Amino acid sequence: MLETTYKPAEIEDKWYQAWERAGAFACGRHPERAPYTIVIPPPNVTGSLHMGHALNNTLQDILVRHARMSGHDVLWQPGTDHAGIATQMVVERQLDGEGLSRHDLGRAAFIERIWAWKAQSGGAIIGQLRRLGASCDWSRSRFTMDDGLSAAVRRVFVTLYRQGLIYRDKRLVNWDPLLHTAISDLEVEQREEHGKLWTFRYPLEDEPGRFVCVATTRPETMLGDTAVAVHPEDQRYADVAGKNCILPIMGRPIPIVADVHADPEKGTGAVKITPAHDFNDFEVGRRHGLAMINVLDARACLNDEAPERFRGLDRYEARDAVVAEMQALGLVEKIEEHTLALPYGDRSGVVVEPWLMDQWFVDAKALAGPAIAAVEAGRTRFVPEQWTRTYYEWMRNIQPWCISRQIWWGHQIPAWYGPDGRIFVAETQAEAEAAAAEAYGEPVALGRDADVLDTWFSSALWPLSTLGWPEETPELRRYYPTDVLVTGFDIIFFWVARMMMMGLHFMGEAPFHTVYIHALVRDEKGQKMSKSKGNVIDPLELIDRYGADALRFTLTALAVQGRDVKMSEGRVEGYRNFCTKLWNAARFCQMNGAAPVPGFDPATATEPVNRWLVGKLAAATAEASEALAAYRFNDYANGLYQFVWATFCDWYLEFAKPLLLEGDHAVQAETRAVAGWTLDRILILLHPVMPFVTEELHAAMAERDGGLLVDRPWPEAAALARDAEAEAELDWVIRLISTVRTMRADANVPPGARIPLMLRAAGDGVAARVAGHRRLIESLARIEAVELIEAEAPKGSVQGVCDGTTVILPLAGVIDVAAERARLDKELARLSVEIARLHKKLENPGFLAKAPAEVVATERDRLEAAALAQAKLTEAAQRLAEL
RNA sequence: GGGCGCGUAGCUCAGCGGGAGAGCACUACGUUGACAUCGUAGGGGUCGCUGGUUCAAUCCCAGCCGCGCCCACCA
Repeated sequence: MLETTYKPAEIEDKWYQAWERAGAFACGRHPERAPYTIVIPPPNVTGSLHMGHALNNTLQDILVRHARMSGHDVLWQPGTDHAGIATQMVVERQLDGEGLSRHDLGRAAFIERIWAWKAQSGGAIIGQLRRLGASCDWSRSRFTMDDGLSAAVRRVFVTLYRQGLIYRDKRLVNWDPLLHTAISDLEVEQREEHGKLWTFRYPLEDEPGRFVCVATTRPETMLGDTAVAVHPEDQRYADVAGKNCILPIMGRPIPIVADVHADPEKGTGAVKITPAHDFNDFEVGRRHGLAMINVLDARACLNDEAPERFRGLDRYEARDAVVAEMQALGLVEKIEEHTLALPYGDRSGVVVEPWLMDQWFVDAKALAGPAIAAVEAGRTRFVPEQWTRTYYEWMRNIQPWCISRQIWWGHQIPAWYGPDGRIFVAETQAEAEAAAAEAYGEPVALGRDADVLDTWFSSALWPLSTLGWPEETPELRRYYPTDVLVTGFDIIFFWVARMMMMGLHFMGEAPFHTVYIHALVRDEKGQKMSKSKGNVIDPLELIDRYGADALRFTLTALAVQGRDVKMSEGRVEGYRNFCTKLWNAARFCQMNGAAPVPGFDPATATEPVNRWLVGKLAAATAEASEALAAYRFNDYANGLYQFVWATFCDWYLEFAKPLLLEGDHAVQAETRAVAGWTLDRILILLHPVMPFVTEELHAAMAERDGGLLVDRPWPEAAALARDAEAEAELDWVIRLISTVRTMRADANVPPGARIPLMLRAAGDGVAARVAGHRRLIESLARIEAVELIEAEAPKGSVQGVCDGTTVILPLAGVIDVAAERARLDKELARLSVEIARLHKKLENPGFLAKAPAEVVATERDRLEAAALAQAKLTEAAQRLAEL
């Protein structure tokens, strides 16, 4: 027998182990079935489960569990990401605690240390995903730095290099002066800040008394200025364009060039040009063949290009020093307050520097073409659809992707340099050496490129590399392309776009047909969760407190397309209560011997209550299936919530009580069978979102041959016959009972008191319904006896209306006349507003002429019903006045 | 500057051309043989504002106000 209260902690681990023992998550168990594949967004190996993971993996788990039940051979491919910079930082912090730096260890020992760290404490998140219930095929788990996946990375690099789609170039890159590495545009985030705008005077070479004024937010970069630009049509500067001015402090002449980049509306109209430290200036520099003078070192301190007195100052000290010197020279025109956005490294949190250097780039523009076309042609579809536009916007304006990083942890670039700097790109050192020997005519010593690749470079290959590419594995043939990618919008550019590019380029097919983009999980006030704000809700704590099922259900019920998920503990508690409700419904079934009967066909049920329930279940099943097919996770969860709590528990089980207690044997047996069968269906339908509690109840419901719920087939709603008459009948019984309950409550009848009920002016249909469901009405509305009457209601009755039938509670003597008067007045007022509205509508010729006939008919019926109710209640009010 | 989204009950949010909904919170009553992590009933909303389209607008269109996010730029 089940316990009174559901205790998630006692069942979850047990069932997860049972599933794994049964191999329930393994792909390939049913080779005859159609494949269904999802690749997990690989969590960082350093990570621990946060709310975003919980949401992301709950949704994936719902899809794959549903797909398995729906008869697919499912592969949910798991794994972890080596997360270059993040992981390196974790281990460097450890070393720091020992008073060491990675340079003290040297590269090889440092990398060995990271592997040791990974073996010991990396991948804790995998265990946490299990606690959440994620049904990945763990036997296929991969890591982005596994041998096979690393080989895939080298193959892609070499291939793209030979195709001219990867190249080495000297360009301005975003340099992180704290981490000492280049980062891509996407890893830079803009933050608004208050700063100053300085306007400097640069004297003309020919006329030292005359100046060109330039404004800047970064005075220290002036030491690297190699020109001043003015707009070619700017009359103010027409006579100086082409001349030189003298760069103060440095004392060198620099040209005043005419370039459309100079905006006459901004600043002074003349702009200083620092090609080595500004992206726009770099372009101007290229157009005019200007010198590019790098004045900063890797720490963003002034280097030897600066005059001796400035050397070694960091950029902010240098700024003060330059301004001070300019002021001393009398060359500061003005200083203004200014708001500007500064580029910060998303990992280091320091301002990044545009820095001129040699790096490796991917020609993203070339790869983007097919990736755009695949979406345009509908071969890959975004859900919700609005993300398509975001994807296009970025893809159509894509910039070269800087893929080299000056860190140690990651895939080292497979490029070697000869003594004269010639590049040999190859998958192995031996191949590179062979190529070099041929090129030089003799064996030479090669030095390998020290850089590693951007972590997203290997992530981009994830749907291919986890399936064995570049080998022609059976898994690759069977499971590629995958079906759905489930991810957050924050990595559309980082990851989704790049997987599209790589998948199309190397497989000729997009890696997924659907990309489901879910929202961010925020706190209950809508704030982004962050450690610094202290508003982080830990999903593991919620699992401890309320169970994984409750957390999963909460996230699912809140996962509305296109809207952020606002998480609050109260919601989780509420859905834990839902688990308890389900638990107790199962307990009730168990106590009454209501278990699924093998071979039972609900179509054979004859009792209308049972036929009514089967119809409602058919509707709920269809809704659940449709919602999942359309990725409307919230509708899936909320629809079942309503069905279980309202339809099954509040009404059906209450109906079942009198049937089970007093019905004849056939009705009792049928009701037990239908209740058991419906509960069984409910467990199946809820299993994808609440796998643990449903599996536990499934096992408790009957002696089973060890069969697990996880393997049960998903039901077809269409297979269930619906009985319109039974549904109409019971829906009416429910309305009648509700009407009586409301009247009782308004009349302050004690909840336990059994009172008589009279129904007046009921047609034959009502008489038949009462005859058929007398016990249900008496039981649920606490009625002593139902009587059909023709005569007027007894004096002192409480009266109401249900579907045109007068509902009478004869309470002579105990009735509170004033309260009843108030109740009737209120109801009459509501009816008269309704009637007026309907009259107005039905008197409108335009409505009668143009509205669909069925809408007109509905409105007429409504008016008729309201008018009838008004008449009956008016009469009731008159009878009351006679008292 | 470009793009996306959001303003519906006290709170969090569904709905999106024809009767304003849910959960939580709130009020009253209740130990009815599954469940007080519960039951029954109830109160609470000019669906941001202004126009337009329509027989009909919370829903479609336009404008405005407020809020959020993304991209680009910022001398």
